[in-house]
Order: sequence, then structure tokens, then C-alpha cells
Amino acid sequence: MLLTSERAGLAVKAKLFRGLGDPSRLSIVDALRRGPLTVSAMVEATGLSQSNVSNHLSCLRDCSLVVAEQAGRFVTYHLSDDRVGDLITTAESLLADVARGVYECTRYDISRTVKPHRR
Amino acid sequence: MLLTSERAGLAVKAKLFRGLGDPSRLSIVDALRRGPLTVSAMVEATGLSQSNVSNHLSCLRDCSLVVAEQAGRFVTYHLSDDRVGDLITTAESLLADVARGVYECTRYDISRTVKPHRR
DNA sequence: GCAAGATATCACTGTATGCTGATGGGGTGA
DNA sequence: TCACCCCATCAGCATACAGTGATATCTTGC
Repeated sequence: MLLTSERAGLAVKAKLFRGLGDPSRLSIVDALRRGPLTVSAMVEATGLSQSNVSNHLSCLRDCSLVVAEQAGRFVTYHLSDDRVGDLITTAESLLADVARGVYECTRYDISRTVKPHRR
Repeated sequence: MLLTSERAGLAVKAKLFRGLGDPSRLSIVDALRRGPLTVSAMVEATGLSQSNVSNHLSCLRDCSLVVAEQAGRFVTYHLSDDRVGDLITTAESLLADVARGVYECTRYDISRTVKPHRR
């Protein structure tokens, strides 16, 4: 049986993974792997609505996965730590071998991709 | 704007992270890092209900994150790939530095830990 | 000061998904 | 073959959470 401290540790780890476990958020983090971006650049890059991107950024910022820097009217975001990108890299490597299995996993809605905002 | 192929890639990656993004599933995977376990051993280790563990295993199995082996009445599970454990290790390393931020992230319900099954 | 642009916030809604309890199925030993 | 484990499956329920649209906040240039 798990100890309370173990439970808490697991919860935090799960939250970290969950932070990356949404297609929209992941697309944001993924875009930031190539370098810092402003919010509007991310809106452009991901095709998500501005409020949606901003909401996700709020979450990622609270979680210390990204860091914001105000520059005039613009706010530039970058990844807080190289290991955030490392997680994605490792995931890609793993998926190169087991992607089919993950793709066919029916527990999560397979149609759920990054949904571009109309307009 | 994202291409369709990029969208699909992101969706699969997100699903992988999401697989690890639930405290109950993560507790199962985490337990398996120390070696193969039967379902009943996982029920014992995590404190989750049998059906709950089995449901999560079904998902993890479909996603090729764990592998099942029948041995008599028992079914033994082990991680499909070392990189699954690597993801958790990297996450732990990262969290050693930014855990407070993740912990305080309010977008996800902070009270959501591994919920032991009564009885 | 004011208009315009960039970003953040908020309430609301629909839906995905985690948990449960009951049941089914398959293997095993007596 | 029959009782007993071990595990899988399924329907139902409750709820967390992603997306939207409207609005607020902040900055800059005029």
C-alpha cells in the first residue's frame, strides 16, 4: 500500500505528464522547443484561438514549465528547462517503436487532435 | 499553422503523456519499474480496486506501455521498454527543481491523488 | 488622453474519462 | 466436475477540464 508521501509524489508527477498530455498544450510546448515565441506567434503556429492559447499558457506558467518575459506589448515565452524538451524527445524515440500501439489505444478519443480555431 | 501530419504526431505524443498523466496509472507504471508484478500484487501495492487496476492495465496494454504474460491463473505485467521508466526518471529530475510550481498549478485538481479503494 | 494592439481573465457548456459494482470467463486443484 | 481463485469486461455515474466568446488589463504611439 502506498504511503501518503508517495501518493503526493505520484500526484505531482502525474500532473507534470498531464500538462504535456493535451494536444493543444503539447503543440505549444513543442513549438517552444525551437526557441522563444510570443503569444501571437503561438496562435499563428498552432492555429488555436488566442484565449485558448492564453489559458494553456497560464497553466504551463503556473506549472513552471514555461517562463514568460514581457517585452513591450508582447510577452515572449520559452521553456523553463531543457528537460521539458527532453521528455518530448524521449517520448518521440519511444513512439518510434510503439507508436502503433499508442495510436490504437481506444481508451482516449482518437479523434482528439489539435483543433484549429475557425476564423 | 500545423500540418495534418504534425497534428497526428502531436496527438499520439499527447496520448502517451496522458497515459502517464493519471495518478492511478502512474502508480501502476511506477510500481512496475521495480520489476514485473501480477495484477493482484498491483492491487496490493497501489490500494486501488481490482477492476480499476484492470481497466488501467487494459489501457496501458493497448498503448503498448506494458506487456502481459499469462502464467497459470496469474497474469504478470512488465514495462514494455526502458524508456517508459526513463520518462518518469526525467520527470522526477525535473520536478526536483520545479516541483513547487507544478504542485501549485491550479488548473488541475490538486486533491487528485491515488485514491485507495475502501475495503 | 485616446485609440489600437497584445495578452489575460472569466463564466459557461459539453464531453471525455476515472471509479465503481456486478458479472463473465478461464485456469486450477480437490 | 465443482468450488475457488485471478483477472477482464461492461454499463452507469459523477466530475474534471478543454474550448469558446466576451471582456478586462496593459502597453505603445499619436
